[in-house]
Order: sequence, then structure tokens, then C-alpha cells
Amino acid sequence: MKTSPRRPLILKRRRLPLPVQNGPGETSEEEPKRRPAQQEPGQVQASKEMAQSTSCKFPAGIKIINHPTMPNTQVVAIPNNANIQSIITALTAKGKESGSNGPNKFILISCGGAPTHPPGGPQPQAQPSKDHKRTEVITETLGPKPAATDMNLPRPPGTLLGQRWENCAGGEATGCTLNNSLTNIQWLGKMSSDGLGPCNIKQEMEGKENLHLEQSQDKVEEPPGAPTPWQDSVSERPPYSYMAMIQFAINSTERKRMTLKDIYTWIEDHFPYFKHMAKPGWKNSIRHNLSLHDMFVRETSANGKVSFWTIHPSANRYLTLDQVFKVSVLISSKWGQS
Amino acid sequence: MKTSPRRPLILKRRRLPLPVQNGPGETSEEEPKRRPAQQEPGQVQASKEMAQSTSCKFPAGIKIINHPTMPNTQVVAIPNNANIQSIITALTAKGKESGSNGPNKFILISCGGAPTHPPGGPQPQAQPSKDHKRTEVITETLGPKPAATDMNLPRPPGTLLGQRWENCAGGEATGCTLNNSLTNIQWLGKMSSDGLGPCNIKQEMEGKENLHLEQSQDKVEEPPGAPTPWQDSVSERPPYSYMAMIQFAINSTERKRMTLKDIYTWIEDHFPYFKHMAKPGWKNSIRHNLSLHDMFVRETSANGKVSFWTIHPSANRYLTLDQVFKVSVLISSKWGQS
DNA sequence: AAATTGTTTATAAACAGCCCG
DNA sequence: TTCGGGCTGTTTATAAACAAT
Repeated sequence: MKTSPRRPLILKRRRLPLPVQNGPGETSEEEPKRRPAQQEPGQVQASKEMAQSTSCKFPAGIKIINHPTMPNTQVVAIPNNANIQSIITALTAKGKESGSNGPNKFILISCGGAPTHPPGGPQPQAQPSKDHKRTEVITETLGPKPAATDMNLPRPPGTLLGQRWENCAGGEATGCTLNNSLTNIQWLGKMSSDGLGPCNIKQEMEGKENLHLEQSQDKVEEPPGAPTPWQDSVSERPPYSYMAMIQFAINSTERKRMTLKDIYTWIEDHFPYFKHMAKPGWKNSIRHNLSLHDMFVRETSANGKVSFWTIHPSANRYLTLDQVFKVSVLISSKWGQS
Repeated sequence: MKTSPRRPLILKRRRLPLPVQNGPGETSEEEPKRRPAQQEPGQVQASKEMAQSTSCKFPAGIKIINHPTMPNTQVVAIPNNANIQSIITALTAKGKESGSNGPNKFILISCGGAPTHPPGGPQPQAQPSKDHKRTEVITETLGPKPAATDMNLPRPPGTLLGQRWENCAGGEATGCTLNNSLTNIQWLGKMSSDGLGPCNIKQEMEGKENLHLEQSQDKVEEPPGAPTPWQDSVSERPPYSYMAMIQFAINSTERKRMTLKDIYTWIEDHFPYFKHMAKPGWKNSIRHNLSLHDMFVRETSANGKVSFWTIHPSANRYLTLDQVFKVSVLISSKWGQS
């Protein structure tokens, strides 16, 4: 009964104070059906797709990159010896000066010593402070609107009624949750050093519909690294939630749809933990996630024979494992190894 | 790990063939955001609130009563010796003849011998067929629309994309699921014989906001039965899902809102199983359900101090335990004992 | 008939935010 | 005042029952 070793949940969630915009509560029968889900992607305008690697300079050897998916967000890599407080102050000022359209949220990542993993477990490099695993500091400077300023918060703190409702239709939750996984650089760094390449083409062509899979898999275009299959990661559970992995899988295809069986296969190929270590119940969990989350929509092929799983357009940020991988390579390899 | 004795799940779910209205699938980027949730309660028009007990006659000593909450549905009590097949045929014909507005769905309940529970467990009276626990047959005659013809189906069979999406906003699922619980006459019959009365007033006035609770609790107006607290049920888990019980609790108040603590209390008072038998984790499950299901919306009191849980208007069918109880009394007492 | 796929509920748990002593 | 613990709320994982294909 005390089966503790459950979900990873390495993610940090945070709640914003939220400066109580329009009076708390009021009981208010005033129709709680606003849907910022439609509205939020609208206000995203820029920096939506990929990281344009606009690495602008910053005070003390710090490098900044646009977050690949989160609007108004930049990832900031900071050396271990940097003064975090001064950086936060500078970032805050920068966010203010950028105005309402510029980035107002920064994810701080420490990138001190050798980013290549020391064989023997996921310890952070050589930091006395074991309190925070990665000094993943998230600071946000006041945006024009209190909504969508917290990367971890799918729903704004429930002060007014109906907010849960909106979230439901928009699928905002999933995107935010997924983005959290992006901060797990450590595990990705391991993947990068072990080589991800061979897994991309493997695919084996057993499903009838794997054509889509294969010709879309080669979208990965990282420099061909070590071709040896990664062994360290095999025994370690990836830090992504099922929901995230399903999105990775579906978005890796050209038509953004995938059969259940192919989702299984994709996850097994890209996260060997599930092929070799996980209990068979993980497939049950995949199905559970597909059914539970409204962002996953089941379609039926034209002939009505095959059913595909897709991601609802208004909820899809088109995150792929490749993107996450790229960010990790950029941060850990380029800047970390200096 | 093999902790089998989990959820009750006495409910029967069924899936309709659904005559494939407008072509299966088609991949179709055609905006899947229809919301029949708003539309479905609209087409309900009649028979929405309480059973008007319009028990019209039928072939062979059968009695029919409008379902208290489900649209276009009647509950049909049938003696054990009746020919089920002929009844279904007759009901089908009746549904057709009623046209598009009349009832097109019937829940068949066998009411053979003594409905008062034989002490010793929930066995069906004296039927050789142990296959179905209660001969709870559900037959539906073609309605004008394929939607909302299956009481057990929150989502129409997912042939087209986006249907899961709609459901999410409308909260249709919850209503249907709850309605399933209505067919658990056995457990209710036990409650009726043991008396439900004393629990209604108990409430104890310890929370600061229990005023609302108390003055709304006395809406129960069943004939004062045996005042002895029901003992048989104490050790038996009620056949209602957490979602259903939360709705019972919230809808029992006048303002249709309740604090978490009061929800705990209400459930403990009305289902002693949770007070005496259940592991403390059941409260975790209550909170989990409140957060998970979008039909539950958290409000904040006018002064911003207390937060209440409410039911989203478009999802609330105002089901209460009292209503369920009434139906059980009608069916089991009036007709069963003949 | 059996396996696969899909839906729903239950339960445990991690963790965040808040309140309160 | 702060600080810690309990309560409330959110999210993910896992198992399971069951339905539909």
C-alpha cells in the first residue's frame, strides 16, 4: 500500500500572489464562461515556434536564449559564481524596459562546471548547496496582465469562479505543464552525451501507418553525435509526464496524429526505460492520459478503420522532444563547457 | 500493490452504435468546437426537475414513472415473471409513438418479491440468473437525434474529432454518470428501511458558515420513518461515486455551495461508511475530485475569507440524495410489495 | 473468445499556497 | 514577528473495472 516510488514530479510549481484584480469573489452569478484559452495564444504573437537563438549579451558572461515555446520568456544561463541577486535585478529592469510585448519572464539556469554527466547518478556538479537541485530560479517581472505570467500555473489562482472552466476548453494547462519539463536539463544532457541519433531512424516499419512516423522523424537535425545507444538513461525514468511524452510522440509526426500502438512504440524507442524497465501498466497509463486530458482528441481515418490520436489545435504548442533536446544542447554544451 | 478492493463501479456503461451521422472522420480541420452541452439541456424542455409520478398503465401490471432527472426517460418496474422481450418491444413502440418530445428511453427494473432487503448481503431476490445483478435493462428507442440517447454515455462515441472537447465545457458527463447511480435501488432500499431521518438535522453547528447548511438541510420532506440510525449501511460503501456524493452535498444547500469541510461532514453524516470505515484517504479523494472535474467551481465568499465549492450551472442537474431516495421509495415500496 | 483500445473511477502521493497558533 | 504544521487545492501516477471494437 505504501508504494511510494511513484511519479517523478521533479517539476516545481509556483503560485503567484496575483494582485487581486477586480475584487475577490463577490459570489457573483456573472457568467463565469470566459475563455482566455483562445485569448492567451492570441497575445503570444512572437517567439511562438522555435528558438531563434537571439542570444543577446548580458552583464557577466550570461547568455540568454528565447524559450522555444513559452511566450515572453527567455532562458538565462548563469555561471555558478555569478551573483544571482544582481542578475535578477538586472533581468527585472530588462523586462520592464522591454515593455508589454517583450519578454517578462526568465528562467535562470546555472551552468557552472562540466555539463557532461559524471557517471554515477544525477548529482549536480559541485555545489555545496544541495537544497535546490539545479538552482532553477524563475523570476518574473510584472507583465501587463496578471494572467499567464507563471509558467507553472495552468490556472490563475482561483479567486474568481469559472476560471477552471475556461482552462478546460483552452487546454492551457497542458502546455504549461509541459514547459516545465523543459527545465530538466540534466536528464537531457545525459541523452545528448549518450547520443540520441540511432533512435530516430529505428522505427522498424511494422505498423501500417509508420510511414508518417518515419518521414517525420528525420526532422531532427542535430549534429550526428556518438552513435552508441544511450545506456545510462535506460534505467532511469525520463522526467517527462505521460502527457508530455504523448505530445512529443504525436508532434513528431508530420500530420500530428498517431495511433495508440505507435505512441507506445515511439515512447519505447525514445525512452528505453519504458521498454525495459517499466511495468506493463505504463501502457494503461498512456491510455488513461489520452482519455483523461481533453487536449487529446481521437480522430478516425478517412476509411474509418484506423483511429488516430491528435492534439487539439488550441492546446497544441507543437512541442517535440527534438526542441527540448536542442535547447539542452545549446545550454549545456555551448555555454556550460566554456 | 494488488490492492484490488477499489472502486464500486456497479454502474453499467453502454455505448451506442450511433448511425454515423456525417461521415466518419475525414481528418477535417473543420473546427471541432461545437458544444452540445449547452444544446442538450436546451432540448430537454420537459420532465427536467422532479418525477411527477405520471404512472401510466402498461401491458402486464407494469408501472412507469418519469425519471426524476433524466430527460425523456421513464423508469419501468416489471414483475419478475414478466416477459422482458415483449416489454421491450412494447416500450419501443411506445417511444416511437411518443414522437420526438416524449420519452424515448426506459430503465427497466425488476420488482418481483419482497423489496425489503434480506439481511445478509445484497443478493437479488430470487432469480436464477446471477448474470445481471438486478435485471437493470436499459433499452432506448430511436430518438430524433443520436446524441443524448444513452444514459451511460457522457461522450458520444468518438467518431468525429472534438467531441471530447465539447463535453468538457458542458459537463454533460457528470450528469449522466450520476444518473447511473439512480439505478442502485437496492442500497437505497436499505437506507429507506433503516431510516434516513436523524441524519438530516445533525449538523452540529461547528463551522462558522453552517447556517446555510442547516436551513437548507430541512428541505428533505419524506414521511418520517424509523428514527433509528441505519446500521447495516454503516459497513457498506454507498454505490455512489465521489463526484455524485459531492453533488448531493452541494445541492443539499440552499445556495448550492459548500465549503470543503462541510462536504466532508455532509458525506460522513449521510454515508456513515466514510465516518467509520473508510481510510482517511477518502478526503484526499474528495479534494481530488473537486479539482479534477471542471463541473466543480470554487468561489470565494464576499469578504474573501471563505471559499466555497459550487457546481457549474451548465453542468448542474440539481440532483440530491433526497430525490434519489424518493425514487427508491416509490419503486421499491409501492410496487415491489404488492 | 481473446486481445486491443478507450473511458471512467479510485487511490496514493508530491507539492504549492494559505492560514493560524 | 517568524516559523512550522495543518488544511486546502492542483496535478500526476497507478491500478482497476468495464465497455467497445
